[in-house]
Amino acid sequence: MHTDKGFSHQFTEALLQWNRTENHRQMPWKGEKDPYKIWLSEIILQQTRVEQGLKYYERFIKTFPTIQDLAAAPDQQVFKLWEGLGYYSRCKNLLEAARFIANDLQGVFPNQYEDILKLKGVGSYTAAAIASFAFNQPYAVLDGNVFRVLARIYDIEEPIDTTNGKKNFSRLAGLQLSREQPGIYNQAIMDFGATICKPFPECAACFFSDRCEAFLQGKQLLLPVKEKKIAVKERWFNYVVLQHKNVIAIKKRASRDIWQNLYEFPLIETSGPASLKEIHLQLEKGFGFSHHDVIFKKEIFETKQRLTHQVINFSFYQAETCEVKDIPGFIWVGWEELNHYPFPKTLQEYIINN
DNA sequence: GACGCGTGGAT
DNA sequence: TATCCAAGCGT
Repeated sequence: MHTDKGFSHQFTEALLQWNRTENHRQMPWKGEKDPYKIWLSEIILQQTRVEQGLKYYERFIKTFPTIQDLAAAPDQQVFKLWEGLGYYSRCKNLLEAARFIANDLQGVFPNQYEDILKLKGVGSYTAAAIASFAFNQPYAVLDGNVFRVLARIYDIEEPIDTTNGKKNFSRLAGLQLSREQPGIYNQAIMDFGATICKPFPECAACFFSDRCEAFLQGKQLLLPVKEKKIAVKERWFNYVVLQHKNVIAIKKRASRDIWQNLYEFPLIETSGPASLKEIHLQLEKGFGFSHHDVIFKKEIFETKQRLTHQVINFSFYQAETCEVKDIPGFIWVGWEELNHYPFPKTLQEYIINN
């Protein structure tokens, strides 16, 4: 690997040159100086593609033009706006940080890296992004793009998903940073990673291919290296959509599990495909409905959703109950009101179609 | 420090 | 279809 200052300098200068002349990537938060808008965009974009986050960013800014507006909003309105974007703890932390700034910091966004880093939901990447974009401070971002670009131009085979690997890449990212234009450099290296040095890269269009160690050895597809692979577990969610006249029973998910703070129907989770008999049994044991109290519709809607670590097999049973029975933790809500509550993607789709 | 957290697009 | 990945973070 190159350890000389010259190589590092060459790439940084070439990147900034490319950024000035050929990088035409445009995004609403690019060049933005309002730390609130930068922060919001960065939280939305964590592990999320620009194309997916774009609509959410625009809706959030339109609904909450200032951090005070966001801080004053009820939880449910904000979660509803976040619905469908995934990683919902981001939304919870977003609200907590907004209220902290509005209430404890007089609405003034912190302007020092260490203080930005203390905000809930803000880690080293996001703090560096805000500090450099909003305040032009010399902190290098280290995201998936930067890992990939650095691993390739230097031909680094050390895994990026280990403690030591992260430490070393972080040090290198700091050395690579332009001290004169940290904000522009950070944006440029991410744009470069997202448009040229992609997982399947466009080396023919790259300004640095003649000096890229990975490309020179034909190794660009092998870098960066990851050590761990994700284990996917399979789960079976049987939802009993209990309806009495026009009202439906729902409750907020609260356990340490997926979709915390989103709503759902009465859930019977089983260790495999469940028989109707087992659903009836569990409905009585778990929710106190005997088979005399409910009438099941014949159709069972089945679908599957793939998450990063899980595959969820859904079965939706529609059932008419003879009364609005009090079930601990549940509320009964009219079909029309359901669209005020945030639901996981698959449940939201089910609601729309039924 | 390893693991869990969503959804959607690319290969 | 299966797998990986995407502007990471909290626990």
